[in-house]
Amino acid sequence: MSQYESASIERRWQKMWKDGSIYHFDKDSDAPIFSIDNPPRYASGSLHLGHATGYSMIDFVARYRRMNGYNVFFPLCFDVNGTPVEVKVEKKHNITKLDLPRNEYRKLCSEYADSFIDEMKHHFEILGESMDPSIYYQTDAPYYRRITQISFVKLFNKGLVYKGNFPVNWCPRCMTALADAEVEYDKNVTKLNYIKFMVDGTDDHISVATTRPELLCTCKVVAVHPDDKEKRHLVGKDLVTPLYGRKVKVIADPKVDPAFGTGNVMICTIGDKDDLEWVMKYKLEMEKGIDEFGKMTALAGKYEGMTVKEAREAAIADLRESGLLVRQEDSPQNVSACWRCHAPVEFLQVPQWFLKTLDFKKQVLARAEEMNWYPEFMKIRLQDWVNSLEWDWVLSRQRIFATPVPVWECEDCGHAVAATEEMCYVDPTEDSPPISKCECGGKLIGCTDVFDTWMDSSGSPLYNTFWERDSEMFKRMFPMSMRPQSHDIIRTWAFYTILRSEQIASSIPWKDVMIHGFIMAPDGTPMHSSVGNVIDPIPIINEYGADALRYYACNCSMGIDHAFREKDVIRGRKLCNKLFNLGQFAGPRFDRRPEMPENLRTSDKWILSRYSDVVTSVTGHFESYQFDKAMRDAENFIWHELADHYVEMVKSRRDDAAKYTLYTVLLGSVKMIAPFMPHIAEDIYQNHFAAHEKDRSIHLSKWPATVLNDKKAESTGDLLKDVIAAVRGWKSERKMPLNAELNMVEIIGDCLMLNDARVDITETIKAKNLEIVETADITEEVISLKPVHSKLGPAFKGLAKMIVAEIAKLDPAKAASMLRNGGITIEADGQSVTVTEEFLEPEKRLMLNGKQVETIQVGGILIAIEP
RNA sequence: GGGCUCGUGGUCUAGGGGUUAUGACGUCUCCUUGACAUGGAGGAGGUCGCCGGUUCAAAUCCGGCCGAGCCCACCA
Repeated sequence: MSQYESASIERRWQKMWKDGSIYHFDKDSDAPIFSIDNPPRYASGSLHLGHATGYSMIDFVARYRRMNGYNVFFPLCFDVNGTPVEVKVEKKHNITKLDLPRNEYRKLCSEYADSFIDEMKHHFEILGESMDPSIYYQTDAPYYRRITQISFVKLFNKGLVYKGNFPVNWCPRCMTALADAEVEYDKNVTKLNYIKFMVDGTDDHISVATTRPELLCTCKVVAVHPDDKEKRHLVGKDLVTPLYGRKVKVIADPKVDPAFGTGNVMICTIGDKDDLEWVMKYKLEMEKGIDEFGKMTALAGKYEGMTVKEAREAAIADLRESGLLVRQEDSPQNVSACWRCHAPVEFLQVPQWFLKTLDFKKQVLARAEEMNWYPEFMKIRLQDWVNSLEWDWVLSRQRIFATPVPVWECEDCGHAVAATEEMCYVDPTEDSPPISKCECGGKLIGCTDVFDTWMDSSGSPLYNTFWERDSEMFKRMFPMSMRPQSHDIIRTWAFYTILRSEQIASSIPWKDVMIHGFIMAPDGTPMHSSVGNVIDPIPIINEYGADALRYYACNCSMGIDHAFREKDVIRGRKLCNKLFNLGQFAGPRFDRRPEMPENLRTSDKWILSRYSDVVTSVTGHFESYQFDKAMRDAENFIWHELADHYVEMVKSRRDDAAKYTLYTVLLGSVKMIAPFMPHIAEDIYQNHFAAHEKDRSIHLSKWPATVLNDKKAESTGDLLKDVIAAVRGWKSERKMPLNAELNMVEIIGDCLMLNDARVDITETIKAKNLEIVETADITEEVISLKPVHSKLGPAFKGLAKMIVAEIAKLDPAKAASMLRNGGITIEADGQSVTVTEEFLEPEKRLMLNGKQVETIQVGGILIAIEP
């Protein structure tokens, strides 16, 4: 077998890893812990390319750390909370949250989500993920929700939680409040309606442009710009609202854009966030024109009970009929929409639980400075977000399938009583409060609100480090080693986690943050199922293997988005095949674990020293999460130094030095690849090394160390490689087979160090006779002198250009002889300068007995060949 | 509108003041050699987005412009 068959081989080792619990996190181990705050995969079923690459990148870290002696904490985990599941369940069963008792509704959601878990576990398995099932968690489980609730109770008792009656983003379809971070903007074109407002007591009118005439019922004031000369006289006067006939004042406010619409703004309580700013500024009384169902309230008069959209259409029709609608024009707008169900979001005043956030801006920014961000520039995203925050965090949602807010409220006085920590996990809609009645004697009613899912998610470092479960472990593990995530949720997951770690533990949650980008469609645009350009990774894995897909993943540098490139996957498969065949070649030569012998040849020292350099650079790149660079260095070495050159040199050797070198370099190389391509690495290890090594899996073996640092051998080796490559190239040019024998090869020049490698040369290029000499009975003819700019520039500065021009005018042969006799003196810019040998590099042609021979020039040396 | 990232052969990409600009995929020529033809040796193919500036020297640093993507804000 000379081809690597990914499908059967990958399955084989996946089974071995699973059966052998290779990736077990050992709580009792004294080894240093490396903990990964793995993103729990959302329970939605289908695996997309972004998952496949993102989780592969995290796996690279886990495997690398494991091989470096860490007790790696890398949990298998799933996120099973929140409204996306609810939305799907409601669609599937054609219900809303009001149609079923809470318990039954919850059960449907839970069953729906759980139905995906096995499939998702399988996905991780076929990707070769090294997550540990022994530290499995699911965010909807009571053991996880308990942590969310305890952390809430602590914050509640610290006075950081309050119930507020502020306007919040409200999704009428989900019937719940939303955080700013949950609101999306969809592009849309709407009608901008120009409506007449009569000036009270006169026949004058002004027109107001609005996209939302249905909100006229809560119109409180009309604002104009203070510099607007035409309207200034109206400030302070009353206008009459159309349809409702209410009197509203005209005010002047600099935030009004005189160029938009009519330059007059009607301010309603409450339409959007801009309205809210004015409402706060002018202390306007809040009125609720739209209710939680997205329907108009009694305030809307004849439109009561209509949906917002119906009311808008009806209001426009009425305005038109009564001649108050001046005109309409198209207006592009961004409609705020619920990120889960895409229904338009309203801005409503509904009592909600808030967590104090604005007071912690400084602390969060300071904590961000304490952590290492990879890449560094992603920290700016967090800073921008924190600096732009204007509201505290709305913690509560009026949903069902999520962690309940562990609070009871007094029916009479509204006093809130939180659960005790010991009670958690608790469901106030079913369980009794910690005290039988309120201090005022009133009855305590269980809160039906649940938490924003980010409240659960942002507690993952607390859950992972055994907070409130095992204080010893928490002490050892908190803060965690690293958080991997994508850049889109910096403002949510990263931000909330940092915030809560500060509030709960006065600490950073993790030391490192690794931010990866998105995988885009091959044309660089985002993948969307609505566009139909989503790429399914499963067929790719089936065709090329998981290692090939992982190879693609490691070529995606951190922080930036990447268009999918199938050719990288193809390259990955080829690399698997190359590695597999290196094993096939070398494996049979190994009979034991060899010790380093005394008599290493130059070529051995060369590859060992180069290998050591690569170990150092690859290790450095792993430490800074630069997988693309790590892979490039490792791959380039393995393919183009080890395979193309060293293996060619040792093909005919069976000595201990060759065995030792090949064994050491190949094993170490495979280890460097192991975090990226775990299957092929394990396959080579098991087939060719396991018999001589003690580790039961390459993934439990030690990361390679440097062996030798011999710069002299490296430069000799590079020359050797160049000489051999040159001769092979020469053969290729003459269409000769690479193993064609040559009568005589003469290497001439500063190359006596190649004497160490005579055998390597003759064996590799198949030369019957080899001469290595410093000079030969040949004449050299200098055909040109090349300026060495890197030396000329610093030495002669501004004159360098003229010097180069002057030298180019000289006859090369004569100039070369002048150079040998002390230098060339040139008049440049009125000055006389002398250019010596170091500044010019002669290019020579060789003549043997006055006749040009077949020569190849390699750097400063020449190779003469007699076929 | 703001922030971030990026414009390098046909496509994708590395590099990031100093000889001839890296590699992959594609393409063309040649080579079955005892690990691999999913291989090897070579070739063709580039004004490093545009315009200025700094410098002896700019693909690289600085400024401006043009273009792309992501994130954020958002107009009644």
